[in-house]
Amino acid sequence: MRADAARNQEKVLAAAEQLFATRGANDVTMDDIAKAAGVGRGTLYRRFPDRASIAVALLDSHEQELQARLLGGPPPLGPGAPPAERLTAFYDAMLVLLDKHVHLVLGTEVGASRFATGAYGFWRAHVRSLLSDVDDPDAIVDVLLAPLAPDVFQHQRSLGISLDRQRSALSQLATGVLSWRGGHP
Amino acid sequence: MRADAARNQEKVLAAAEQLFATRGANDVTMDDIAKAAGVGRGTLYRRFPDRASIAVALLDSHEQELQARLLGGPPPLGPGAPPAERLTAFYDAMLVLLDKHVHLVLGTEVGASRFATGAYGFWRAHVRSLLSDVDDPDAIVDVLLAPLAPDVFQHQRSLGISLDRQRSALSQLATGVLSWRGGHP
DNA sequence: CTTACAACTGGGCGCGATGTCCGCTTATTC
DNA sequence: GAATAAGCGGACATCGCGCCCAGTTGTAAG
Repeated sequence: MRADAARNQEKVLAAAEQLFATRGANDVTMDDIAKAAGVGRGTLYRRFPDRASIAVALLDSHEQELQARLLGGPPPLGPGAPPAERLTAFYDAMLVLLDKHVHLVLGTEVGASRFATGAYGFWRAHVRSLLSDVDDPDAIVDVLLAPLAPDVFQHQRSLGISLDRQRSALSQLATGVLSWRGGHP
Repeated sequence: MRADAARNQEKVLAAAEQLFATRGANDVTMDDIAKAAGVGRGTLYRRFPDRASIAVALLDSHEQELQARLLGGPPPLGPGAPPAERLTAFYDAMLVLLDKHVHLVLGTEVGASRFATGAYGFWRAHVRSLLSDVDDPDAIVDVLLAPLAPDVFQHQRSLGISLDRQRSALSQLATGVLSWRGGHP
C-alpha cells in the first residue's frame, strides 16, 4: 500500500469514528464520511465497500484483544475456571465492549449480517467449548449469544436497565443453563 | 372504508403475501407490490406507509390467535400450568409461528423496530408474568425473548438445526432459568 | 334517478443514497 | 528526472422512497 493511501485510510477511520459517535451509525452516509475525511467517494469505496466494513475495521482491535484474553488470559475469562464462571465472565466482557461501542456495533451488525461476521464465529466457538455437558450444545450456543445482539442491548438500555442489571441477568442465565442438572442422577 | 378501497386492500395483501413468500421480504419493493396488486403507488401508500406495516397486517391474525390462547387457552400454554412449562409451551408456539412465517416476520422486524411492535410488548408482558420468582424479571425478560428474534431463528436453520432441536434448546433454557434455585434455602 | 360531494386512485415528480467509472495526479522505482 | 503503476476524486447513472394533485368513482341525499 502506498503511503498516501495509508494516510487516507487513517483519515477515513478517524472521521468515521467521530461521525458514528456523534449521530447514530446509520444516519451517516458514505458521502458524509468521505466529506468529513476530505477524500472522494471513489477513494472511500476502494477500501470499504460499505459502512459495515468501516465499523468492523474500527472494532477490530478491541475484539482481538478480548479474543486474546479468552484464549490465554487469566481465569475466569481465560482457561482454568469452571464453565459457568467462564460464561459469566464472557458475558461481562461482552457487555463492557457493547457499552463502549454500541454505536459501532449497531453499524456493523444489522440483522442477519451479524452472523456472517468473523467475530460472531469466534464467540460462537468459544461459548460452544464451554457447553460440554449440556444437551445439543450446537443448538444452545446461538440461544446463549442472542441476548448479546446490539439491538437487544440497546433496547434494554432505553428501558432504563443498567449495565449491572444486564450483567446479573446474564449471569442468572449462565448459571441456570450450566448448573441445572434436573435429569441427571 | 369504501367498497373499492377494501377490495384494493385485499389485492395488496394477497400480492404482498405472494411476493414475500417467493423472494425474500426485503427484496420486494413497494413498487413491486403495487404492480403485482394492480394498483398505483399512491393507493398503496395510502394504507401502508412501508413494507413493515404490510407484513404486520399479514401476521396480525396469527398473532392474535396465539395471544388468545396464551390468555385463555388450555394449559400449559394458557393459565394453570407451572411457569417453566408455560414458558416452554410459549417457546414452542412461537417457534411454530416463526417456522410458518419467517419471511413475513423478517419483513416486519428488522433490528430495533422489533421492539416497537405491539406484539413484542405482548410477548414481553406474558413472559414477564411467568417470572415471578427470579431476580429482576424486568431485566431477564428481554434476554429470554432474544432467541426468538427472526434472524436468530433463520440463522440456526441455515446451520441445519431442525425445529425440534430448537424446541429442546429453548426448553432447556426455560427449565434452566426457572428451575434453578442455587441461592435459595 | 340524478346530483353533488367526498373519498379514493394512480402515476409523475423530486429527493437522497448508492456504487461505478474514467481521466487526472502523485508516489515510487530505476 | 523520467516511466509506470497505483491511487484519487467527483461526475454520473440508477434505484427506491414518499409526496402530491388532477382526474375518477362510489355513495348517500334529495
